[in-house]
Amino acid sequence: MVKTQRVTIQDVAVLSGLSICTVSRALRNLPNVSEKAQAKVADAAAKLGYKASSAAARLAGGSTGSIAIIAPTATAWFFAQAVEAAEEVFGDSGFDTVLISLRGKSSVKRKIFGDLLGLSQRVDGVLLLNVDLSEYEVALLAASGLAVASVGMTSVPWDNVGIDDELAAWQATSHLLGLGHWDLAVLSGRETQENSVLTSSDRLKGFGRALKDHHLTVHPDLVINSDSTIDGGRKAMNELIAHRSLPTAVFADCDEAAFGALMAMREHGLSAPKNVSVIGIDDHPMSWFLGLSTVAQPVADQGAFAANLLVDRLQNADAPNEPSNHFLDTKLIERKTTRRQR
Amino acid sequence: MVKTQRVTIQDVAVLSGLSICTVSRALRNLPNVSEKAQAKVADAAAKLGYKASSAAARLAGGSTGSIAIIAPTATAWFFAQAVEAAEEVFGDSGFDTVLISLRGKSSVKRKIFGDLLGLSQRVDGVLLLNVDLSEYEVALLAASGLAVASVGMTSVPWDNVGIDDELAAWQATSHLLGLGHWDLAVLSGRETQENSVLTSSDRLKGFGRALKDHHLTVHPDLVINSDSTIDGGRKAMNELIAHRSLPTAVFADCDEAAFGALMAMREHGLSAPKNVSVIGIDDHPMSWFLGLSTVAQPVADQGAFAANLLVDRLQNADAPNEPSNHFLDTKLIERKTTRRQR
DNA sequence: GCCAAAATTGTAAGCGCTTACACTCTTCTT
DNA sequence: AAGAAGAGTGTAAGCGCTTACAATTTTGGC
Repeated sequence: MVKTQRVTIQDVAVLSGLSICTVSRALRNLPNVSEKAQAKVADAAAKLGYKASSAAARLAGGSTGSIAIIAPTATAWFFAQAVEAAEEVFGDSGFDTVLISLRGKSSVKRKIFGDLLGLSQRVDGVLLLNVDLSEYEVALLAASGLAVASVGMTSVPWDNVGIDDELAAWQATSHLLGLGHWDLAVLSGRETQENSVLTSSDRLKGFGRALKDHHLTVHPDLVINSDSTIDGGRKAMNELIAHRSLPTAVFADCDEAAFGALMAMREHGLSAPKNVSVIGIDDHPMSWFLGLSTVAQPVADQGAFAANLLVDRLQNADAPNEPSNHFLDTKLIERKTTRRQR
Repeated sequence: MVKTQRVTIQDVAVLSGLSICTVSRALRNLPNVSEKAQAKVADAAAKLGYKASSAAARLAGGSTGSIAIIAPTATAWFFAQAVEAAEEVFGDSGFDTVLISLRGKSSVKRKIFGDLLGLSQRVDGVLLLNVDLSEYEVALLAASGLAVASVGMTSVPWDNVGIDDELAAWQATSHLLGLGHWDLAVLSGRETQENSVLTSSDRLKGFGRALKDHHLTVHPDLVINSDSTIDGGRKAMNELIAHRSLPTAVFADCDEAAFGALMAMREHGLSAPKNVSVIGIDDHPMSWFLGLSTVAQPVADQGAFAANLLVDRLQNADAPNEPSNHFLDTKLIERKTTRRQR
């Protein structure tokens, strides 16, 4: 039974014996529709398998039924998890998910913000995953009329879900310090204009705070860009090994960077924790296997939570409560790549 | 400069001194538009920063400017890579990417095919990544009027890009056999109705063919479901260790399953290649690190290639050449988890 | 140069939906 | 029991675009 003709609101109106207008209202659960009419419409719509044309709805001023997810990349473990979790929530709520990966290119971000009006034509809301926004961009988005929610962003005028990145980094670093390490390097996600994963700066702060707690200071030479990727971590560690004095411990601000660091060490005949202690953040599925000490964070939960907040806003546009900010717990997991420094 | 009013085709028409109709045609590069008009329109559109409303275009019978990517999951390494590569191609060509992850749920697939008409309302084309389709579903899609392309699917009536899965599996298995192993198990992606990654069956075939080449046969007890995930591979290997006689070598049909297998072995105090040789398919970034022997395949290339084919179809709808099927090369990479069996 | 054919441009009718506004019934007031 | 207020419903005007089809201009052959 392949349907070939579109069922329009007109068909539903005829079948239910009501006007198009009433059908439209009934379908969207607007007030001023009698229960009888409501029932008739629901019945007719079901019989015909009616589904509103999002294009027409949008054009007439309704909603698009789509939500955009904007992420710095879709391939990194964290983002792939969060995207899928959010996509599930959106799909279950009847929204299409439009994926926009910045792919580390500021040009893509510029394009999006240059055409925010266009975007707002195509989606009802935006879920931002760790996107580093300028104040101007935040203002633009807030004024766009789009519903917005985010993961891992701070001081934004919309709902946000995340972990306490500074705390997580502090936990990881404190673990190292508690083990007697005082000569530390940090592999930090890139902070350039081109591609900054937002959490990096908070994690760097947490690192700094932990050092300060132990009356140590951050040595700029020992803050290396890792790009938050395996390859970046590897390069960063190689650099550390080749050009600088080796610290006794390394804090990578995500597990993938830590993996890269471990790779680089292996390439140079070094290993953790023998030569250098290594800790990450994430608790990636491979971390257990590699014995990587890390600070675990719930990832899918963050994506799903934020997605739900966004959907709620969209569905209850009438209840404009304050933007909320939720922190999920992180937990230090000691494994085998960190040990006491004599 | 925050624009607040939408620029419509009307504005462009006025500025260029032409009719809406001519502007529409010029903008879409249709024939029968003089060069002068073309230039005037392009100029006016650029000045105004005009961008067509996809909703209006769609409603009027034009295109939506979106393409759906349908994948069994968005989190597995292969899919995350392919999705991002395709998303880049789509984005650069001016298309939005609608992500649909089946999440291993046949219910999601059913929902999509139950409302294919709805989907075709919202997107111009569909990129399928290793989705296991019934003949009926293939026919439905082919008749939907949507442009379709795929990665890793065989005998479909649309453009496809993939590797020779049977060959890749044959390469991996032959490597094991060549090393003197004859007691082999295979960790195969799930084949259930619920969630089958399509390539698994071809890979299983390749496994079988390699055995046959050596006058061996596949023992059903040694074909274990791995779900093509780390965790699935781990469970599969655990099962193998606990309940069955240990083979001398294991072929996992993707690297992530192989990782899981290695984990399970470690949990039982076993290691590769000492107790069991292990080989995968993919060449995941972690494989080098773990010394995993594998058959490498280009992943982003497949996604980008198929995406380009789809975009070409969409942009040159007039040139309806035959569906093409492209195979990209795979290559055996010997590392440390496989060794000669005495 | 003249006229048909070809090339270019314009007119107008929708696409399927939302929404301001008008209209018809019910309910309450007093 | 008459009129005001409100609930429920319908009318019709778009939203911004595409696309027959009609109107106009250009081209080219003789």
